[in-house]
Amino acid sequence: MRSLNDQPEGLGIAAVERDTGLPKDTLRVWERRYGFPRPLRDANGERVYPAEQVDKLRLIRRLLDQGLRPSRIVAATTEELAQMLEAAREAAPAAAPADWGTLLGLMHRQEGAALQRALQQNLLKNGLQRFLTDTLVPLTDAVGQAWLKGELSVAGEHLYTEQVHNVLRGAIANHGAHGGSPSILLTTFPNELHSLGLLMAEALFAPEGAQCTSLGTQTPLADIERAATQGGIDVVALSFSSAYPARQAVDGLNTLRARLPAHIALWAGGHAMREQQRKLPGIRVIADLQDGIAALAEWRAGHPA
Amino acid sequence: MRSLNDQPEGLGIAAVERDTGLPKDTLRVWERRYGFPRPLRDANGERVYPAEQVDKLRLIRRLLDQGLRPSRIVAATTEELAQMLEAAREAAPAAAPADWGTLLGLMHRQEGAALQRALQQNLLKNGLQRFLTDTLVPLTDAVGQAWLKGELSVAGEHLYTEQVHNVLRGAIANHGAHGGSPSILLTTFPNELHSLGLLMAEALFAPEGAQCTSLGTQTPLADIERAATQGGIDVVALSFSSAYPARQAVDGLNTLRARLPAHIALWAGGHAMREQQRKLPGIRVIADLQDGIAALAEWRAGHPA
DNA sequence: GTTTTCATTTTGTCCTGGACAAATTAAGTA
DNA sequence: TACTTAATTTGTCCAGGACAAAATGAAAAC
Repeated sequence: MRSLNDQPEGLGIAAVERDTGLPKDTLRVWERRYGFPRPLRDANGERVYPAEQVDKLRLIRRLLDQGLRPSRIVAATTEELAQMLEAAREAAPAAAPADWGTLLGLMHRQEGAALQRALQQNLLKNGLQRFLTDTLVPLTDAVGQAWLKGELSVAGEHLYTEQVHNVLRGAIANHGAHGGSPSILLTTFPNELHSLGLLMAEALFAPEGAQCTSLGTQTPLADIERAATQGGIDVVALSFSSAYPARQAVDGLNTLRARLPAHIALWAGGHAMREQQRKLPGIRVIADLQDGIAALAEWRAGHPA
Repeated sequence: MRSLNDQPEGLGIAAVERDTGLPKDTLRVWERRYGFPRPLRDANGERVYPAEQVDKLRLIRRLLDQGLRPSRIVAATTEELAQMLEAAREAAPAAAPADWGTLLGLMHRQEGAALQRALQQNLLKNGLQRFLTDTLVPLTDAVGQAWLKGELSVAGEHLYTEQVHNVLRGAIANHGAHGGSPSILLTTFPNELHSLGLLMAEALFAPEGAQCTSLGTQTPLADIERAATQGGIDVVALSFSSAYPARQAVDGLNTLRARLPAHIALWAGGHAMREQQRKLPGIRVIADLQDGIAALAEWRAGHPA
């Protein structure tokens, strides 16, 4: 077992998993295959990772999330990794909103309350719909890019997510209308941790008069099915972040489609769904927020009150 | 790799780890030593845990948390386990709120809006502090119990969590005061998915005049450290659900304590922390919400403005 | 009688090295 | 160009052994 006082030497494998998000098995198999990381060993033969190797692992993880492959980058030097990050920066220029610099500063200095006020002002000025499409979508994208480039810490990104949550939940609570039609059940599959997309969908549908019921993230398939059939639900809407494996999403959606009664519609939104429509018969793929409005209109056209 | 279509057959070992909080290695070694769980095997020889075994593992997990030892309970039948739980429950009776039956009905029928209204009314009637201690804590406990006993579906539990989120975030946003002291950074370690405890802590501290900055769940240790030292933070407060492995929590906390400057206090709250104080020198373990208030008072006594 | 010390289980985590299927890329074919 | 097929990459799982931290119980000292 790991020593409590592992500070001077380095971190145990469990601590590195906690720090980097890379599973223990993956860390061991990389060591075997690529020769990195190459941890020291303590008296008991257990792995001890020096801080610099953990830093490099964190860098690698960023590039992995970007779509690069381990064999290309695990063996690379730290300088080469930095170069790759630079290349990624030029390849995907983020269309940041006008006051991006100010907002980034707030995130960096952990000024959550001020950040929330800024978002709230923008919401009041533009209305919920335009706040979503014109501010939140590009802003979230820019935050992701900034994190990728190392310009924004994980803490800054978390702070941003948290404040967007606050603003959106407040807006949804205030929209007033209840009990409309259709009745939409919102959730995500297991292993999908990102709740922002879900919340944006709710913020999109609720003011349009739909009755939204959100179950949050990570509802097992069987429970989605049970909840939909028991609750008089018209539409089941699922959200997928770009990190979600497309294969799992397609597989799960088709299974769910087969198990749900035909009169319940199934919608799938998020980056991971962009080009999957033809693999998803009987399922409405929602490309972006505008398309969500369109899907709602379609449903209503097919179901006159 | 795990297929998403594992609902009818059972769950893979990774899914069971996520569901029960029992690490993969522990599941395997129990099977070797005690003969339980005894999962089926798929075509590839990989473990497939039937739902009933997972249910039993959850029961066992609860009893473990109460101090019983694996060798005594892993071999027991489900009935015996239920009996032990019943005995434990009588020893520590959870006082379910008066309108428990009504609320359970709302959860069961997926009536989110009505559930939220009921919670909101209770909040207005009792004030935030008493709403937390007298309603939310026993209610959340009762929800957990009902889920364990199979009286409440996963969807029902998710719905409850979602509505509590809405109510608490609203309450925190409305409390008014800003910029007080101390400045508290709230978050959880990676692998900790439960955000309710975190929100409750924020709802507890914010109205007392503390300046709360929440990063949501799952912040890597290194980023907690960076955020705390950069943001003029006085106190770092971490929340642990009962499902979080105590070992990981203790280890991570001690590591963090060693890395943080001495003038920043470190608080740890949640069920997982109940009896860990002596393993956590220099860290303030917060036993319950009242104790949180006490910790705040202590800090202020030691740091006169 | 209470606390302290020491030996004995119990228990969780880590180890090695092998295996395999899902995901990805490359090559071949219509 | 679009589709199928083969090769490679990659993450997760497996078995069974090992060992230290924690818990328990027994003995000794206060």
